[in-house]
Parts: sequence; C-alpha cells; structure tokens
Amino acid sequence: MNLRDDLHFRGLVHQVTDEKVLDELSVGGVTAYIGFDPTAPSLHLGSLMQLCNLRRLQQAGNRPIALAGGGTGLIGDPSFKDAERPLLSVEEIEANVEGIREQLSRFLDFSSSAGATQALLLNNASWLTSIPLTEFLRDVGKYVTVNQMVAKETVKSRLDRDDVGLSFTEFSYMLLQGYDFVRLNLDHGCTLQLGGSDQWGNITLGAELVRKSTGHHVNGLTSPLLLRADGKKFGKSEGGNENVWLDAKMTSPFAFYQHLLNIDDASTPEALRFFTFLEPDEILELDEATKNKPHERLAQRALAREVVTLVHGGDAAAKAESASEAIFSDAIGDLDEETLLEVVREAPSSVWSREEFRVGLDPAELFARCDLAKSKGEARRFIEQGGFYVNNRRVEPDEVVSDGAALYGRYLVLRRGRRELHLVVLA
RNA sequence: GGGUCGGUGCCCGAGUGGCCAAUGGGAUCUGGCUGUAAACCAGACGGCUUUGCCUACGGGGGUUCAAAUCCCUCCCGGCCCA
Repeated sequence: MNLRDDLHFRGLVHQVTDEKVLDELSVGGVTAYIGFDPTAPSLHLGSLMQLCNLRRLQQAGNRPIALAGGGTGLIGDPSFKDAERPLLSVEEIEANVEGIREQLSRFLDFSSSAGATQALLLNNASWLTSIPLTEFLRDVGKYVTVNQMVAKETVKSRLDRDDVGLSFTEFSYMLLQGYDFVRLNLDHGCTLQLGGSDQWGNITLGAELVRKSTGHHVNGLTSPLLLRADGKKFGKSEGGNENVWLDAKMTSPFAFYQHLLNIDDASTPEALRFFTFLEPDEILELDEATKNKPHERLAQRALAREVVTLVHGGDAAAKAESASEAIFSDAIGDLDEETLLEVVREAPSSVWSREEFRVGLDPAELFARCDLAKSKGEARRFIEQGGFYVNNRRVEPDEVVSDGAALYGRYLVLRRGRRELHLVVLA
C-alpha cells in the first residue's frame, strides 16, 4: 500500500491544499516539516501523532524536518486558545528544546546513512531572534494583509469574545510561522508543512507567504485532532489534567501503558490508526475484535504494546504488560518476591524507615505522603469511602498500618481506587 | 489619557454588610455495576492537631462589633472615545 492510500486508510488527511501532494509523497523525495512547541521539557501523547506522521513520510522515502519552535515559542501560538498565554522565559524555552531534541531521535533517522531522507532538526530561534524588525516588516509583513489575518478562524474566535482580547504579540505569531516556511523553503527546499487541523490557518498563510515572496509553489496538509469519544482531550492522563508525557521520568512506561490500555472502545480504532504502524488488515481485525469480544480488549492491548514499544522500547513494553496483568489480579501476596518487585517496578515508589511503622502508622498520613492523596484531609475521605488498599486489602477506618503487614517483611503495595499504585519499601 | 463594565474556588458562574469555605453547572476523584471500558446510580470535592480552628472571593489600606459584599488606592482585562 502506498503512502497516499495508507494515510487515507488511517484517516490522517484532514485538509490538504492540493491532493497531488499525496501522490508526490508516495513517490518520495519531498521535504516536509512539522513544528513542535517547546512549551514543556518533553513532548506528549498529543505530539506523538505528528511524530508518527513524520516517521511515515520518512519511511516512504521523503525527508522530514522537525522544527523546534525556540523562536515562535517566545511568542505563543494563539490558535484556538481562549485566553492570552503567559510568556515563557528564554532559559525555559532553551531547556525545553534540548529535551525535545533527544526524544525526536527515537522516531526519526537522523543518521547520514539515511541519505536523501536523512531527517533534520532545526530551531527557528536561529533565524527568528536575529532578523531586524524593519527587515521583517518589509520582507514578510508586506506580503500579508491584516484583512486576511483577521479572517482566520483561529483569530476570529478570539476577536469575537467580549471578555478577553488578543495581544499584538500573539496576533503576529502566524507571520513568524509563515516566515519559518519561507526560510525552510529557501534553505532546505522544503515544500510541505504538516500539522494538526488547528494549524490549518497558520499553514495556509505560510504557504501563501512562500509563494508571494519566492515564487515557489508549496503545500500544507493537516491531520484531524484526536479526541476521545467523550470529547475529552486525548493526551490527558486519567488522574487530573496532567499530560501524558513521552519522557519516562515524567510519565513512567507503566503509567503510559495503562493510559493506552484504558482508552475507551469507541476511540481505539482511531488510536490504532494514528499511533501505530500496524498493517491495515491487522487493524481491521482488531476493530472486529473490539466489536465482537470487547471484554478481551485485544485492540487496547495491541495499542498499548505497540506505542510503548515505539516510545520506550520493547523491554519496557514487556514489563509494563506483565506488571499490568499481575497487579490487577486478586492475590498479590501469592507472588514470589522477585515477581512482585518486577511487577511494581514501574509504579512510583519510596523508601521508608522501618521505625515509622513500629507502632503502626496512620494510613491517612501514609497515603498523603506517597502522593496518593493531595492532603491528609483528602486521604481520610478516601478511607471513609473505601478507596484505599494496602496489598490489595481495603483499609478500614481507624485501622493502622504496621510493618507486620509488609510482604516479605519489606513491601507495602498501596493502591487508591482501581489503579493508582505506589510501592513502599521498608529499609 | 478619558469614559464605562468587569476580576469569586480547577473552569463557568451566583452572591452586593452577618445565616458564606461561599447556591448551581461542568471537570475531577471515590464507591456500586462492569471489561482496570462507556453509560448510569451514590458520595466527595481549600487546609488542619476536624463538635473546632486557619487560610481564601485580583493586590494593599480603611470603615464596621462584623466585609466576597461599603470606601480609598494600585494592578490586570473587555468595550467605547481621544
């Protein structure tokens, strides 16, 4: 299956400036770029989809450019944000760009052996922070009318609001992004910009800017934004509004695996298409499985395994998988010590002095200090509601936890609700 | 710079001197049912040494026995005018 058909099968083409681009991509030899916002030190599940797209292009014989927005990040993209965004400091941005640089290399081939398809990582700070204002206004601003900028959906939604405004800084963002496209076209022969559907306005403006200022014809292609069936953002964690990060230190492989495993049935077909490199017939089979025997969750399992392997490697995926199976079964105490440790290794853990447990410890304090509750007050509430477990046994009110309860004399597996875990090790 | 409206808990949004840790909705969390889903039902949802105390209604100051609510001032935002 060629790339065009594959992209269509996966539903990855939302809008495209010219259908012919898809054929060119299928042949290969196109240079295309995607911008990544350095608003955090790590990419998250949301950006993973764009990463996958770049990877798909590269595998089909095209050259991907990952553009870190070290310059545009200083300004802030207002697209579909309903309020002005706080500015990040230069230091923060730079640190974030460094973090992202590492992650990208797991997905794209940056080695010279890739030849004409060798991936590039660029940072737009290298040109955006040094271009003179007057030059920018003459060479870029002159090609764009405020009329067309204001007409962009992303801007209109902000202008129509009567409670917030839109600063000139954020308003200018699209010009900077457009200028990126011009630079990449002139310096690297880049002729295509990819992005999420929220980037359509920015992308078309950029393409137009390239055409007017260089005479070169370039294109844009957007992918749909993946929302869960319940309308929630996809990359958000189960607990709270935290992003699901690609950095193992910020989101453990176990937590990452769990997040994918818990995706609702209705969203799995899309997730499989967007986030995995499984063959179309495998995907169709998994769709069937979800429909006919949903309780087995074959699609979710495959999704979790594939994506964790992609992001953290096969070993981490295997561990997360076996840990997930063991930890939610009944008899956690029946596991031998080695298996037990293996199983909870991916969960957060902490080491405690045995002394603290001698006389028995207030479980509210224990759970609060392990971050399974925000405060002791909240911890007490969880206990009253029956939401806390030690070694998979529910904690009763007035109970105390002592070292006698430890498995193998050393381990306490704390759990809140169905799936928030923490391992306490006695030293 | 002038006029005007506004800034309340994670978000939206009531409250205009005591009965306000603050109605309601959403989000979130826990429990039940299940498949570690979805939907649905129930409960919780500032903190603590929890019959009570502390911190909170943009910041600071003031009036009052008593303020989210009144006054002054500063900061921030919307709209209109210059």
